[in-house]
Parts: sequence; C-alpha cells; structure tokens
Amino acid sequence: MAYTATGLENRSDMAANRRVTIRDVAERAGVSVATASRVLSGNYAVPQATRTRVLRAAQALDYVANAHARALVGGGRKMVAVLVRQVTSPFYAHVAEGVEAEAAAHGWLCLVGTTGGEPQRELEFVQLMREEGARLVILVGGVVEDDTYRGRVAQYAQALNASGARLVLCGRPAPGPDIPALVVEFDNEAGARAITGHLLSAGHRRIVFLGGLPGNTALDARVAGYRAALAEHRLPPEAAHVIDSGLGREGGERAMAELLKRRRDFTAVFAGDDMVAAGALRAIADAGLRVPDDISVVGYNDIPLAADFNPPLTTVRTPAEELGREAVRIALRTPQDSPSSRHVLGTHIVVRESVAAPPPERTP
Amino acid sequence: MAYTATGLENRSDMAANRRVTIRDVAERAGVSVATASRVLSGNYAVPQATRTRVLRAAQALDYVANAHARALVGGGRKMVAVLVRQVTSPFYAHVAEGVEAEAAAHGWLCLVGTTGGEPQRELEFVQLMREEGARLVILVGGVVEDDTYRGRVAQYAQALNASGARLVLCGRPAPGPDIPALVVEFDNEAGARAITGHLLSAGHRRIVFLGGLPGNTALDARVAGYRAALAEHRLPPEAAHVIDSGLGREGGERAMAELLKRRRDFTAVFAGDDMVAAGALRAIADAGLRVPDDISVVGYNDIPLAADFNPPLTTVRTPAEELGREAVRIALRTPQDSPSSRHVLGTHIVVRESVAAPPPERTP
DNA sequence: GCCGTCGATGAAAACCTTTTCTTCTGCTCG
DNA sequence: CGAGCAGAAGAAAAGGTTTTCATCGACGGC
Repeated sequence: MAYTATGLENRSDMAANRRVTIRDVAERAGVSVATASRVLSGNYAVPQATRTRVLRAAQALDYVANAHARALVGGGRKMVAVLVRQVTSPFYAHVAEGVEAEAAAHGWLCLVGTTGGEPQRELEFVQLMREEGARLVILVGGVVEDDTYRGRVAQYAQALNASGARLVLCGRPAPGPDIPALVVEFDNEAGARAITGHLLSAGHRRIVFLGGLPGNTALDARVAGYRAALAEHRLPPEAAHVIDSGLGREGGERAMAELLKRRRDFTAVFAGDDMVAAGALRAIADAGLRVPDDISVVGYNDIPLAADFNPPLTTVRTPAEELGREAVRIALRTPQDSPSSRHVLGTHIVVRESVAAPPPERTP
Repeated sequence: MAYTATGLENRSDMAANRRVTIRDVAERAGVSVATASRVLSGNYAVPQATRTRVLRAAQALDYVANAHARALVGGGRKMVAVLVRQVTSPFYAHVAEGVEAEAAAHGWLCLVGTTGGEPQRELEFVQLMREEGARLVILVGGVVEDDTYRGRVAQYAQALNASGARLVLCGRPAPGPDIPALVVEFDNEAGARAITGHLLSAGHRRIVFLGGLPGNTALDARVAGYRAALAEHRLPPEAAHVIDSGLGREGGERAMAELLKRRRDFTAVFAGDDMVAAGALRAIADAGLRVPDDISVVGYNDIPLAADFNPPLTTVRTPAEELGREAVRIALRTPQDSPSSRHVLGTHIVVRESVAAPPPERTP
C-alpha cells in the first residue's frame, strides 16, 4: 500500500491529543455521563440549570459526538444512499441534488456513489451501504432487464429489507411484484409519444430514433412511445427506425455522422437523451446541414443547457430533481412492510427552435 | 416516526430477526470471535483451513460487518467528504466525480454535500464530518475572503487536524501559513491572462469582464489576470471594465441584457464562467446581435457542453476532475504534521468559434 | 531431555454513546 | 406527620468489532 505511512491512515498513533468524549464533558460539568448524554442527545427533558452547565462544558471542550457510537447503540442511522451512473451527467446530477436536498430537509445524511456503468459496482455499493447501516438506498437509471438483473435486485431488496432498510428504484422496474422495492419513474412512453407527435404534427413522416441502448428499460420505453405515436398516425411499423447510438454526446455524434454518410431519407431525429442530441447537432452541423431547416431534432430530459444548444433544443422536460425528492419522500412515508409499489411522474414538452416543417421533397 | 421497524414482527419465518454478528459466524465456524475477526477484517494471516471455515460460515449466514463498530474501535474510517455549492453545476460535478473516483480507487468512501451557497451550511457540514469521523474534508469553490472566512476556516482546520483529519481547500486560500490546510487550485490568473491575450491578439481593445463576484477569490484572480493582460498590451487601467453579474446562467443573461441596453462600446466579452457565458450568448442573441461577428465571447472552465453552445465557445480548460483527484492524492500522501502547502494546476485555452476580429469601427 | 521460540487461537479490554434500571431527594396529600 | 410519589441523576449494560495479552502445544537447538 502506498499510503500506509501517512498520518491519515490510523489516527490511533497520536496518543497525545485523545479525542474528547462525553465522559470529559460530564466530568467538567460535574454530572454523570448519563446526564450529559441526556442533554447532548436532546432526547430527554433536563432541568435548565444542569442543562446549561453541560452545554457550557461541551462548548468549552469543543466536544464532538461520535456518530459511530451513536449509530452503534441506536441501531442504524438516518442516512440515504443514492447510486447513479455518473454525477457529471446533468440528469443524474439533478436527481442526486434532489435526493440530497430532501434528505437534508429531514436531517438525514446523503451519500452519493457512482457506478460508471458497471453493474458490478452496484452490487458492491449495496453491500457497502448495508455495512454502513443506510436506511434508504436509491438506485437510479435504466438498466438492461435480464435474469441477472432480476436476481441481483431481488437479492438487494430482500437483504436491505431484512435489516430494516428500504430500496427505491428510479427509472427501472422492480424484479417482481413480491419484491420489497419502491419504484419511482417518469412516464417515458407518454413523453416519447408526445414529442414524436410534435414532430408528426409539424409534418415529419420519416423520423429516426437515435440513442437506443438495447434492452435498457428507460430507452426502451421511449422507443415504445415513439412507435406508438407512429402507429397513431397510421404509419406502418416499418417506418420506425431505431439506432443504438450508445450513451452520451460522443455516442450521438458518432452515430449521427455515420447515419448521414449512409442515408439522408429522414427529415427529423428524435434523440433519446439531450446529450445524444448535442452530439447529433454537432454531427449535422459538421455535415454542412442546418437544424431545423434541413433536419429537425428533438431531445429528452431538458437539461438546463439544452436552451443554449444551436439551435435551442425542443425536448421533453423530466423534472429530475423532483424525481430525487419524490424518491426519498415516498420512501419516508411508506411503511416498512407495505408491498412494492410504483409511482409515475409526469413530463411535458418544451418547445424551442430545433423543429420546423420538413424541407420540400428533394427531386431525385 | 415511520422507521421504528414496524413490519418486522409479522415475519414469522425469521424467529429472531436480530442482526447476524461476528459472534454468530464464530459460533458456526467453531472458532472464537477473535479468530473470526482476524479472518473477516483481513488484517492477519490465518491458516488456510480455519480461514475457509470462517468464510464459509459468514457466507452461509449472509454476514454483514457493522461499519460503525469497526469505525468505533478503529478510531475513524476511510472516508473523504467533499463539499460543493451544487452538484448540478458542471464544474463542481466534475470535481466531485474526481474526488469520488480517486477515493474509490483507494477503497475510501466518498460523501458529497452541498451548500447552496450558504456559508452557514459549510460550518454545519464540517461539524457533521467531524462527528462522522471523516479523515479528509475537501472544501471546493471560491469564497469571499474576509475576516469571518479566515476565522471560520482556521477553526475548521485546527479542529480537523486535532482529530487526525485533513482539510483541503480547492480554489480558495488558506487563512494563514500556519494553518494546517492543503490548498489545490488552478492558476486562475494565468488562465485569465492567456484568454484575455487571445482576445487582444484578435484585435479587441474594449473587453468587458462579466461575472465578477465581489471579493470572491476565484473570480478575483481571473479579474487580476484580465487586468494584467490589458496592462501587458499597454492599455490604460481604465480600459478594464468589470461587471458583477452574479453566478450562473441567469446572472449572465440578466447582466448582459442590461449592459447591452446601456452601452455597446465594447467588442468582446470575457465571461468569468461558462455558465455565465451561456447566459450572455442568449442575451446577445436576443438583442439581435451575432457572435462572433458583432461581439466576441469567451468563457472559463470548458464545461463539456461549451462545445455545443451557439457558437461553440472559446474558453479556458480547467481539468476539474483532475482537481478533485489531485486533492485526495495530495492529502493522502502528505504526512499529518506537514505544514500547509499549495499546489497549482495548469490550464490552457480551447479555441472554438466564438471569437473573431472586432467589427469595423461604427461611425458615430 | 530441556529451554526458548514460534504459530495458532482464545479471553477480555477498549472504543463511545444511549437507555434502562435504581437510587436518592424533596415534596404533597391524606 | 408519615407514606407515597415524582423528579433528578447515577450505575451499569448493551451494541459489534478489533486488538492486546495470555495460553497452549509443538518443535528445533543445545
């Protein structure tokens, strides 16, 4: 280990200044530790006189309670843990902020973890949170829903539940109706249907969906909404054209550039995510085409900077911070033994300038 | 309270829903708790035979170590806490991600907190981290450096140091040379000087600095660099025009709109932050002007989406994730009792399309 | 053949706080 | 005036783990 030599590794070596404990406070205040604890923990009514004496002693000694000792005897602690793919993704950052804010409002601690997209780290995180005694674990983000996933999450849920903690899934399904997990998510299908409808209303008939991630529940729902909208407008199923671009700006740019090289028989692009849309806009501009004159583009999520794209992006607003807040709110008010339940948050279209009527048919 | 393990009584299948402890594992494995601990903590070499016996027992019982008990006896824990203004700000998100990644690489836990800009919450956070036994606290972001600040941080630093923890300040100064704090920051002045020089080289002479926050150390350094560049080009001091826009996109938009209403005798804008630049771009577009033909704009920080602005923004890249990583790296390798030290990370210009030569002089 | 040593393991202390159980004091009501 | 009672505060147990100290057996060197 490269770091074993620093003073940070174990602080027990500095015997010089021992940590000041509640015993010291009690001694200085001339009371027993029990009384000091009663004052400091604030759980009992203690006569004003002794109360101030203890408080004064604590302040004089700069007493800091040991959260671990408290948690040890208290059997757990008020902590919520939220796991996202990456905090640098605007959508996830807002979810995390919502969780943090709501947790803080209730006096709970919030711990943020990231997976970087590796399912393995999700397992490690849950295990760690069990050790830490988190009472609420929130897993955010779509996922490919296969048997591995179902087994893994069922296991999480049961383990957490057994130790009195709660599991919340955001944007992904519970593995089964009898699995003790709460689900909070947006109605991705409705949102996608709405914005596809917006493109159809503008006159577009050949719309590409960019940004599928095969099997990913969140994206799949958007694809479903996209297909549903096409069907509603009596377009044949083969009108749907879904491209798996992968995640993020780079994925969108690469996929769009490649698509433009191959064919240009579409007039609009529905990016499954604003970051993908950003990449697509870049690729379209690099190909010498203009948005929305040549191609219309819409995104999903309405990240704050979507209004600053070129052109400002028409997209679907998914109130991410609200999702985070709602996740902890629901978890906090749902009794321990209630069955798994699902809560759906609404979305709505934000119209900006990236959509226009399709250009007149080019003569072949 | 809804959390008093209400539903656990009903579960008849688990007669004793008590948490499984190391004692249970030891019993099942037929060894003492001491031996079980030696295996489970991994701190001692234990013969293969007993080792596997204990491990098998732990697995069979789904044993989960109690992190609090461990921290209690171990005197702290491997946890780094990072405090930012908000995780939804791209720059801060990247710093947090860097901290998290580096912490995870060393097997440390990372706790992210936000202040929302209120100094009060900084104090609360540090206090909380002392209770939690964090061994490393990282405070990120510029700050107005007054006596209140100096006193507060000196107090944090000493308190943390006394309990064997370390304080790292990112983008803000240590309150004094004898204060036990590590400082890691970018050379804001050099970065600002460089990009102002870039505007000057393009021919601009009347450049507005947008986004000062009076007294804020990070912004002040950029203003200093801006002034220095003007001086290098032999422009008189009164050529400097600094506007306090406040933070974020809204601040930039409002300030820019107001400025454009008042006067238009400048040809370039140096926004102290990319988000401010985003707002400025919006305001300029709304005023019917074009970037860079009418006005050139540069930003600071190179957030990932700066390349997607309209037009793509020329800015200064400050590797935020690297800042976060470096903060924990430095803290981990600096011995406990070393004096306060300062580390500076370099920056560089990223040229895109938001700068052009100034338009020909308008006739008055 | 004995002593010193080493390796493996067990017993118990220590970490710090909360909370239950007791004790003690002073007071009120009968 | 005494019994009971309430209020205040102390003693001690509990919570789960690590680590020190102690024990015990075996083994090699003399």
